[in-house]
Amino acid sequence: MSRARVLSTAGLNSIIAVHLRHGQLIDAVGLFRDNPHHLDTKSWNLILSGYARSGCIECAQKWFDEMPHKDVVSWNTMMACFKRAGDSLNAFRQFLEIVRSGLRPTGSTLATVITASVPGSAMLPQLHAIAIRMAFASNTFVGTALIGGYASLKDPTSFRRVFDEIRVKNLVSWTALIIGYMELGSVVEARQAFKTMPERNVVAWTAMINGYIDNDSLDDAKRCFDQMPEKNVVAWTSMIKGYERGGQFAEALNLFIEMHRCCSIKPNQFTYSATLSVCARCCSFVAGRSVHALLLKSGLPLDMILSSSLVDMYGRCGDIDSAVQVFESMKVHNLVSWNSMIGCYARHGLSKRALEGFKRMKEEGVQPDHVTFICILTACVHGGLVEEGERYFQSMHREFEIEPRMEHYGCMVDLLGRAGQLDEAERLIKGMPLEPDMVIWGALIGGCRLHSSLEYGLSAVESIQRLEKDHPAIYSMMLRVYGDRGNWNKVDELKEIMEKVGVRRKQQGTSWVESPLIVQR
DNA sequence: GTAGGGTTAG
Repeated sequence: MSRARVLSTAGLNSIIAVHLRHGQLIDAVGLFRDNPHHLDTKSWNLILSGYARSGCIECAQKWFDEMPHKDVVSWNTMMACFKRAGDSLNAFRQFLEIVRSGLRPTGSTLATVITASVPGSAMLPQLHAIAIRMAFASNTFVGTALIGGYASLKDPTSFRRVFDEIRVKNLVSWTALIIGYMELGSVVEARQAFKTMPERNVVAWTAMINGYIDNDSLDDAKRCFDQMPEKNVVAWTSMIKGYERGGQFAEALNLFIEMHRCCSIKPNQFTYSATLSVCARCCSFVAGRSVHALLLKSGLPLDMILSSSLVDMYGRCGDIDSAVQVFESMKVHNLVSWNSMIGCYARHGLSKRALEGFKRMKEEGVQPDHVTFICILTACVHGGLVEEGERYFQSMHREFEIEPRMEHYGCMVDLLGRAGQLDEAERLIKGMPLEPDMVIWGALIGGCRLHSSLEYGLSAVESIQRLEKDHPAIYSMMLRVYGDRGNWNKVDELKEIMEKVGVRRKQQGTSWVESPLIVQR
């Protein structure tokens, strides 16, 4: 109906914009196609921004290429599209094209290219120089982008100067300053900025909460959270994540319940995945299942991340069947959901199923990453699959171009050590391109202990002592090795040393049974 | 176009 009516270009554009605001990209494109004679560059740009926001770079690129006339906004939008996709190289190329084509960059051109450049990039001072030359240094957007850039370069002096030079500072600039200070651990300066800023919104408050959390000041974060004049779902989710990070799982779950009770703010996908992760971390099946039930009742669509969180939660809580059920109900699997599923099998010693999973994953065209291989190698360790483990380990580099990290070597040493192939294990360690850490030597000592091998154990102990003196684990391990050999002189000698340096015989452990995991109230 | 929140290993 309204589509058939002849519209002015301005009218058409505003209707397209309304469609886009409501996420109705198809309708917007339809309107565009139906009115070929009433379009201008702005109409083209609107649709381009629609494609860019939809996250489909290919669609945006195709549209961009078809445009009969591109202005600087078109280029900016395309550049922002690359930035969103994390493709900083193409974003930067886009910027160069703008400069080369003789178009005059705008403030947003510079702001976008600055935020698109890789954090900590050496390009920043040059981009800053361009901004100054083009008289954009006092531009609000450019200045705010520069603050984040200098924060990633760990240069507080520069971002403070950039901030001071912004002519019209808004909430966003102040918040960027706070985040910059917090990222560098300058909590005092961040707090000062927060106090000084002329007005504060939820975002600024949340930036403070997240900053405190990142700087391990959970109490300050909670105080901030309680003081907030109005909380939104982001603030709640941040605080839940904060408690999770601090290992305060019961507090995290209680906060989720409290949020649920306070009916004005509904948890969203972010909140649910964060809370499920809390349940997974503390292996609380009861809580996890309840959160799953609430999630289903909420009517939120199960997206990739939520499903993966569920798989992981059930997997860690020991309900393998439910993990499989969620996993198999997913229409598509991605890297993380596969890792969660394979990790679940590996943790429960279902090595064969883990390896079958790996095969299926490849058949589905999902490329494994280093996490996948940690799961796979762990599965081999639990199943005592030495040869398979070695084969997968070799394939990492050969087939998948993934360089083994410390954790992978740790798995391999563990695998070989348990199998009694201590010479192999030691050879692997000696040939590592990385400096072996405590975990690696600990894994070797574990194998030595299992097979009562003194010679490899001793060389491991020497190496550990070079790394870190008086680690309690070495002493207790070596005590056992010497004890097994009946070398009581050495046992006494070691005990004496332990006494002298004041090493506790065992590191303090914590009990799951006694921890307050059950959600109160 | 500039600021805040989600999943996987150890």
